[in-house]
Amino acid sequence: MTALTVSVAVEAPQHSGLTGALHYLSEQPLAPGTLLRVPLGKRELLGIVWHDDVPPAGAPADMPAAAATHQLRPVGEVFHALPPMAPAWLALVDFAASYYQRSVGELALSVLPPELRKLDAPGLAKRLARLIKKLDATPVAVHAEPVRPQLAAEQQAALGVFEAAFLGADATPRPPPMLLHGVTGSGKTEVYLHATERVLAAGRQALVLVPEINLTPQLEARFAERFPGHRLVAMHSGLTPVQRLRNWLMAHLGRADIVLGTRMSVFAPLPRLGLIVVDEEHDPSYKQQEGARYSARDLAVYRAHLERVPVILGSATPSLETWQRALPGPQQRYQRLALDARVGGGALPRVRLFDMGVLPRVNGQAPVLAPMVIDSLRERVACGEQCLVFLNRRGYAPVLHCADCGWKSGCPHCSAWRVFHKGERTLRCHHCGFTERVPRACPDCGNLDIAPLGRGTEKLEEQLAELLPGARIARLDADTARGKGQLESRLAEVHAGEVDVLVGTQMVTKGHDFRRITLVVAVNPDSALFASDFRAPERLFALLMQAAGRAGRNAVDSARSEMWVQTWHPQHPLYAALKKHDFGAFAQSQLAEREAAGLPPFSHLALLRAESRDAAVALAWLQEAAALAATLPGADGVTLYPPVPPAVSKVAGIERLQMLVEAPSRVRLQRLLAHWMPALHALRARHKGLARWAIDVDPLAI
DNA sequence: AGCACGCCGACT
DNA sequence: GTCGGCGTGCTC
Repeated sequence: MTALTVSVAVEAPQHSGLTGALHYLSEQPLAPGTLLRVPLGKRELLGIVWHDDVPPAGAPADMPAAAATHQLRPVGEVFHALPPMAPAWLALVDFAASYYQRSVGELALSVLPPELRKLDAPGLAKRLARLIKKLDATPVAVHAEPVRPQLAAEQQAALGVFEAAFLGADATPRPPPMLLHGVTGSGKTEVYLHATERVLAAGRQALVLVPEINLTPQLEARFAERFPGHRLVAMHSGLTPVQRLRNWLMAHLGRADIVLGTRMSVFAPLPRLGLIVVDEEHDPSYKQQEGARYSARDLAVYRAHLERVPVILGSATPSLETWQRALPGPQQRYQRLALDARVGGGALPRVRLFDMGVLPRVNGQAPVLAPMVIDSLRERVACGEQCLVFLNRRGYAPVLHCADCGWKSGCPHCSAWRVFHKGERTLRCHHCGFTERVPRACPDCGNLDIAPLGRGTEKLEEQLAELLPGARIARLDADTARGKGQLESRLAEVHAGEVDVLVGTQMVTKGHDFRRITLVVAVNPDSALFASDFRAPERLFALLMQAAGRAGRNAVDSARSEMWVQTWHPQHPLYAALKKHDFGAFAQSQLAEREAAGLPPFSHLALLRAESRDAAVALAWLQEAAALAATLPGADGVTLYPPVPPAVSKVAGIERLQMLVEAPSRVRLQRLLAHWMPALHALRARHKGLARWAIDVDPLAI
């Protein structure tokens, strides 16, 4: 009997030159999606059967001629106990790999639970049998009927649209993606819960994506409480490898009804998928920032399309890409569902701008907080209400400075300042982690009078303690929430009313439902207004809206709740829109600017990055890459900009450069990239000093 | 990426 | 005379 030829996706890195699936021989037919082990060089790797219909005679068409002269090697052990990955899953991975320009093997294997790599076939079979036995022995408990709050009219309307899409999902060609646009507290989660209820009742599975691990526990609790008769599993990098494998298996076997997780869970295998929810769809965390740089939100939309299931994108401040697709008109592709009122009739806090320009300066420096703002804080604290002070910069001061010789606390390995952490008595680089004790005197001239420049949360906390004697002040940022459980305990303190004023970075603005906060202060958030990154205003608006949403969630207090924004640019249109809580107006002005500048969503971008110890090497490589692109089919209409260093051009001693590629459409961009990538692999061999290179399709920041 | 093979310095 | 440094080359 002649052996069959199958192609197998294995974890061969991008730069190995082994793109696409590899070919092996099998004595038995293997369905696509089957997991197995295959030999590669001296190693044996985990792989997934990709195609089983490879022509048996002669070499497969996509195989390099050199390899074809060799005899193909037989596959190793096959994981028969595990059902093959579904065709829709393979199609999703295929699409993601080609869209984000990575090999299928690298992408496919990177989204499987890592623990799977360590098991052999009998080991996995044993684990599966144990899991199934345990699940059969412990039926999901059905407790008392959960409380289902009455839906408000807007929520009811949104759910009606969802139901029409869901119930018609099998009949109509494809339900359009839905944008659920609602301010904080408008009850988006309740809509997700009701939609999930419908899906579960129909015997299907629901996939719920959240931006960060921090936000999974509280949403998990709400889902678990609402659906006591169903199994829910979490998927995020905070789980132990064994938990991750277990939850993945439960999803794959159809034993979990709800999967809730971070961006990686967009690849969760779900045989009965019926709904995808992407909460806070605008959040930058949905874009993977290393390896295969995929956008889980965009892939969620693609997956929903592929599997003909509804997808709900929820946000108070949608990404402009999503917003534009939901605008009424001939180009409209998403259905917009609006929740304009806060549940229980609560109002959004009154936003007040304070013009920092009117304050007298002391020694050339403006005060931290305006007297009016300090008075507001004092008043709230005196009434036993809580305040939130938001400053998006951690540490004590962003840089230390010698007034005599001009020395600044630069990082020797990065083109960035080392941040002064007063409590730790250290200077720490937030890019490479390089940390030293704070010098007593200026390292250059010996002057003892070195002073911090600027201000971070640590200093703000200190200054607030002086300004508000007796007030209980707590700080929440990446430094204070570092240890295990520290974030939780700090949040618990706030909830228990043991904190009067909470100071923090954007960490405090996300999701946490603080019931007793009635005043939010944003301390000088202006820098984002003039940042070179074209998405900075969008992010700032989202952050401030989110911060505003922390106040007055308790309807009783909401009438008195307010937000102060201290700014040097009170006349800026962003703040005008914020004052009115008018995302639509903000989006409209931003979209007009993007259109005029030819930026997304009116163009499509990719970023070619190169890293080298020597910037000249990276530059030469990018310049040759650009010259190469110009000769390729698909280059017409695509603009390549000159290579430039990113905001932080050197990290840990490695120089970085990037080149922007701009195309009028996705198709045009993809066409060029498809021709360009193989040429770039070849080009790399001729540039020895090049440390790394990578392409980022749909980059978040440029 | 791994894991080879391959050619030049300090050690039992 | 070996052990071992990491340069460069290959893996269906």
